[in-house]
Amino acid sequence: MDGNTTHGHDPAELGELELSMMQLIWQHAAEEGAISAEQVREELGRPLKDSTIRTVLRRLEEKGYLTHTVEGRTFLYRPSEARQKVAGRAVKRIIDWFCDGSVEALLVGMVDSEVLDQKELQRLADRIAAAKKGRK
Amino acid sequence: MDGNTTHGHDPAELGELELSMMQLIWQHAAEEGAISAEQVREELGRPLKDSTIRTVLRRLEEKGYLTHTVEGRTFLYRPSEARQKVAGRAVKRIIDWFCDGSVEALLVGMVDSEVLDQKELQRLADRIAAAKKGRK
DNA sequence: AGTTATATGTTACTGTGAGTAACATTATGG
DNA sequence: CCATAATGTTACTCACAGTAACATATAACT
Repeated sequence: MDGNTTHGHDPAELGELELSMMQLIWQHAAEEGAISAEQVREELGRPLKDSTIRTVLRRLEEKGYLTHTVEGRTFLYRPSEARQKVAGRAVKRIIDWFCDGSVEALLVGMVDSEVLDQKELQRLADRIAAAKKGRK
Repeated sequence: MDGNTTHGHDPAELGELELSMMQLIWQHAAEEGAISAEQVREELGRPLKDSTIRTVLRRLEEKGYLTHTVEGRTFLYRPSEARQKVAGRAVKRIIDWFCDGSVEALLVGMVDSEVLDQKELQRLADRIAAAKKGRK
C-alpha cells in the first residue's frame, strides 16, 4: 500500500453527523452566511451537547470542510467550498473507481440502477446545453 | 423524496481493500467470468494471506456485492451487480446529500470542481441523446 | 471588583468497521 | 489413510466518528 493515512479530503470520509452538519452549514451559508456552534446545535434538532457539536465542527475544519472567523468570542463557521464542488469531486472518485473514468458509463449506470430514467436523461441533455450557453 | 432507508448496501461502505477486490472482480467478470479466492490473491499483487482474502470476500458477499457458486470444493465469486449500477446508486446518494437531488446541480458542480469541462459536457449531452436513441 | 454566563480548549471513552491473520475442520485424490 | 487444498471460525488491532465531561478564559452585570 501507500503510507498515506492523511488523504486530502473526500466526501466519503464524512460520517452521518458530520454530513448533517455540513448540509446545515451549506444551507445556512446560502441564506444568512456564517453560523455559530450554538446555532448549529439548535438548528440540527438533535439532542446533542454543545461540546459534541463543537468537537465535530473542529474536526470538519481540520478536514478542510470548514473555516471559521472570530466574532467577539464566538466562532463563526462557513464552508470552505461550495457543496456542489465537493460533490463534483466525490463523483469523480466514483467515476474513477467504478466506471473507468467515463462519465458516460456513469450515466448509463444511473439509468440501469434507476437513479435516472430515460426521459429525465433526455431533458437533462437539453438543459445541460442550455445551461452551458447561459454560463459561457 | 426517497422515503426511507431502503437497503443495506452502499458503495461508500467499502474500504480500500474491499474496493480493490471489487474492481478486480468486476474486471475479471467481464473478461473471464467468476474468480476464485486464490486467483484474487494472485492478481491483487499484495502480500496478503489467503485467509485475509477469503475473509474480505465473505464480507463482500454479506454486504451483497458478491455471490458465489461452488465448483468442486472451490468457491467461485462473481459480482452481484454491474459496477455501473453500483456507481449509479452511489452517485444518487451524493446527489441527494450534496445537490438537493438535482442531477443538473451535480453537473454544474462537476464543472466547478474541474471534474468535467464545458466542452466535454457539451459532447456528453450529444452522446447522451445518441445513446438514448440506441438503447430505447 | 467579584460573580455569572457564555465561549472555547482539552481530553477521552466507546462502538463499529475494515484490515489482517492464525488456527481448525473437512473433503479429495492418490 | 494421509497429505493437500479448500473452507469455517474466531479474533486482534487500528482508525475514526459519535459523544461528552471537565477545564479555562473572558465579557458583562451588579
